[in-house]
Amino acid sequence: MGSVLDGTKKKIGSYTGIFKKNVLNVKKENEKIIFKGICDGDIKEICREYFDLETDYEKIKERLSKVDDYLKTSIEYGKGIRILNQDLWETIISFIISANNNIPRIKGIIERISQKYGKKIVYNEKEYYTFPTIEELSKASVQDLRELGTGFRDKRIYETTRKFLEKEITLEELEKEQNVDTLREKLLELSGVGQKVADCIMLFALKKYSVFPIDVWVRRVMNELYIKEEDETKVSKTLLSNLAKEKYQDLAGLAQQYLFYWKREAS
DNA sequence: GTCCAGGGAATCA
DNA sequence: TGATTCCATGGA
Repeated sequence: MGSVLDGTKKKIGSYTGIFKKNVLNVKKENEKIIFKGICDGDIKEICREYFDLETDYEKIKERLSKVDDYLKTSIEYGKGIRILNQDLWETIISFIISANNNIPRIKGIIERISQKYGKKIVYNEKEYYTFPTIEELSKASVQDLRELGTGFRDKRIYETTRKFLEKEITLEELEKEQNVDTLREKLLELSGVGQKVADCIMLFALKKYSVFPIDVWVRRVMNELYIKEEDETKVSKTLLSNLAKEKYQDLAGLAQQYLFYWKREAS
């Protein structure tokens, strides 16, 4: 979830993951990135879309570096960050699961859901499972979801899946909607989707780089850098949101990722 | 045993 | 609107 590194910071020799019906392997060899895998379509196009290869990150980094020295430092620290263009449906469910949860558990839940309701794909003698479609996931009852370890989020996943199944809302209409505020309103109708989750969905699956998801980490780093309040939990979302808009403008989401990664990985 | 994790929904002022 | 409280679960 979120972003991917170029492998210069950490020694990730090779990484294999699944995206929609594709199993992709990424490897760095002598300053070149090699993409391999089983694809449902043209691998070039699929990678171009998924890894956001059309976006000029050098230009973005140049602009954001001029904001202040904090951004400059965080960008140097996470210079290989790219915002993956993730599957909308999977992103919606994944971030509903993320509520008051930790990353290892979130991963485990998504893996179990995929194993039980997705389709198996074998690549290099290893098994991978696609994230279930709306129809596939609709086979799961609230109790089934609870048994996979989703906890109190079981009902939220169930209700949101139902809503898409009954076409009270569609993925297409969300993908089509360009206005960020209208889009947010529509997402907020979904059970388990609040401000933060809605913003994450827009940033990670709908390329809305202007939104600024406010989580505990970003609140922490923003307070530390710009506000310096004793108790960071008392800093209001509106204040943070306005500050981000003022400083980062249409690139607030990108800035959020650099700051988030910097604050979480460093120190 | 206690605390916490990339929050949301319900309830109450 | 804004502030509290509860919500499952598992690892530290």
